[in-house]
Amino acid sequence: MHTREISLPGATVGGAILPRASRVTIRDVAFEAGLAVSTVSNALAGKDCVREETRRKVVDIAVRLGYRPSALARSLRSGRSLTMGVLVSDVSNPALVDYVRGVDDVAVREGFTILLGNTDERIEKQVAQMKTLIDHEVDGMVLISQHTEGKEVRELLKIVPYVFIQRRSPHFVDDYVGGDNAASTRKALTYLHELGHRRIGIITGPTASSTAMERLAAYRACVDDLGFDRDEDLVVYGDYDLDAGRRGMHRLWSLPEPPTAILASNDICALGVQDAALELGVSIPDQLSLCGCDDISLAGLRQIDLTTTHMPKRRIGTAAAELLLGKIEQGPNLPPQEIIIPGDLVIRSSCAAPRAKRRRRRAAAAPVAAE
Amino acid sequence: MHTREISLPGATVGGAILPRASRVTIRDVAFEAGLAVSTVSNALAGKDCVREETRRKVVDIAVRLGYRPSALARSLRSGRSLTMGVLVSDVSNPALVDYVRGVDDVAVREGFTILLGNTDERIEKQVAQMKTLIDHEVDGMVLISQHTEGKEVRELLKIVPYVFIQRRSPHFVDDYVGGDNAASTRKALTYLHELGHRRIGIITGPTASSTAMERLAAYRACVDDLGFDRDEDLVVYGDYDLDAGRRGMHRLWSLPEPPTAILASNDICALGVQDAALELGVSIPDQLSLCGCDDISLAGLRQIDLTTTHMPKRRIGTAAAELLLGKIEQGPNLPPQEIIIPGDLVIRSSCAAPRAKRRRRRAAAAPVAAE
DNA sequence: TTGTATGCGTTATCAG
DNA sequence: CTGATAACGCATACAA
Repeated sequence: MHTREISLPGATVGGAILPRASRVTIRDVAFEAGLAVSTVSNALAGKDCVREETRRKVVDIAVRLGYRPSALARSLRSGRSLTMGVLVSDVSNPALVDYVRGVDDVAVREGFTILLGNTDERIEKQVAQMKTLIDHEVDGMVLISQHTEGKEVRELLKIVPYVFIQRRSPHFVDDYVGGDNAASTRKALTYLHELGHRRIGIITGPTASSTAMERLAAYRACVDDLGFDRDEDLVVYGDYDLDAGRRGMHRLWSLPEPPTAILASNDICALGVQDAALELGVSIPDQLSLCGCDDISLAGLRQIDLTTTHMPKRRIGTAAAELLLGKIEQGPNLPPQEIIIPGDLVIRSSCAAPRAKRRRRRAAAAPVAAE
Repeated sequence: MHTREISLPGATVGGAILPRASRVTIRDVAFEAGLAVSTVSNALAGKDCVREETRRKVVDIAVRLGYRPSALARSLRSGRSLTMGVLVSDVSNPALVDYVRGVDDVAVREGFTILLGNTDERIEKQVAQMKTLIDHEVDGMVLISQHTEGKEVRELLKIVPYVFIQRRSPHFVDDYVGGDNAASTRKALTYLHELGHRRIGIITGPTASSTAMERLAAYRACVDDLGFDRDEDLVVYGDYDLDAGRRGMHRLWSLPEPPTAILASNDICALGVQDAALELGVSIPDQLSLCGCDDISLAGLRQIDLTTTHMPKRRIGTAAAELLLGKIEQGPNLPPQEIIIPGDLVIRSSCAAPRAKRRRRRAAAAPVAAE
């Protein structure tokens, strides 16, 4: 049990394989086969310049010795590491993990390995991680909700192919995959409009998030198009977490004239709103309608039952990884590509027609019956 | 914009730095400094065999050229990759991500990079991923809720240091970090006992999970010690997901004599129980008490408010990573170590005294007031 | 204090 | 078809 032979380096005894102190290399295989290293390499690579018989013998010995080629040496030699970096602000954030999963799906499918890094939304950490990834010679990187600006970041991006997810630069056009923030926001707001809402609050994600800002812009456009109350107090600049939801709810509900519906930055934020609503004794959807974004698996639970926009994050992740692989394959000459994945409104029970029109300025359109 | 010089290999013009087609190597630095490669290497490594003046010049040129040592080459040469593998059944599983985060915490602190892999609870995938990690010469690996048995798995474990999290082998003693499953289960059951419950159902995690089985064993012990109903129908073999909770609840509630309380495999499972309870019109905690395990951040929300056992997963992750680093440092001669991290019962509102003693066999102890 | 030579494990080139 | 050799980028032992 727990034996680890401290055998003489390179020693092989009879038929038994005593693993060397370190690993079995191609040289060991060559020696055992009585062939040259290069022949073994060619045989294992399936080159047709080696006789079938020899190849079989080599393969045989290789598996018998438990030979595994060193990815390090191979990468060093070939210039490709079959490795991709994935940067995420926090792996433990449930709103982000599905992207990682999607990326991983195609990574394993294509024989790539993932180097993972957390950046905690801090640009210095991101820069440090990017450097680390580059040091490890990743063939490319997927940047999930990362900073897109900053001199150092842009400089590092020149070194290696990359794809952004969920956050894109206002100044640079990069390879990017994301949800259709404008369209899905409009869908949600149209739905609320049909229910009869005219005064809608929004809790945004961080201002650094292009996705959040695109949703906000869509909200503002809808204020015009659909005739919602225009009131800057209805816009709360928040985040993607529970606390943003809680604070946003408190803030919006303390308004002289509170909204009848709230659009949360994402589902987690919406859960925070629900929580605060319970705290304040506000009934959802009777007194307040609530709409999230993401459609995390928990949103469908009866105790939550959140109307939300379904964002196929895993698919966004796979699309990004595939885009990246194309980039790696084709070289940097391809023009940057932006892929927008549509999302659908999932209607559950957190939205209803506004109950009583308390001191409203203008009359609402005919409200649809709730639920 | 988007320029990538296709300059002549190695060409440098004046003071400006035209990056070569590939990367800046130590040779470029040496050339620029008019020194030997080894001197540059020593200077950058901070060896005291190089004059301070020379060192400064070297460093200066290195940063000016944007030189970054190749981790690949360095690893190949030094035999240490400053890399650790992390295997997890599914990164997108909220019950698991905190471990990853904890591991990452110490990884970055110690200058390590994480290679991540999903195994989907399937042993072939795990074996494949372990091989990949070994190919990449990780210095060690953290196996989160992975298979501990199997000839191939055990064979691969001999090659590289490793630490298991949340699942350990019944046959082998490995390095392991996990929660105190027995103690925390007993705490929860004692609490339910004090509330007056005598008939308690349990939905277990997968039988392959040692953590799940340890909790089940503790449950069985408590049945004896605390005098709960002994009834195998009260044990539902399930999983760690929503659906296990839903199915478990349906199963338990359809019993001729349903339990008055349920112990779920984890919080996610408990959410599934809540969901099914709402579906069945069963009120928690009035008709049924519910206890989870993990204390995920969502458990504290008012709309969920789940009594559960707090498991400090992130800390378990850091402990595991630290254990692994020690293993890497000290070599394989240290005896395997098992670290058990205590967890505390977090009392919220999902448990209460059983309401009415419907056709019970024996009288319960004096019930404590609910909430 | 600095330079030269060698090897880590591969693969590619070219000669046999 | 097979084999010797050089390189990938770095670090070390040793020579100068």
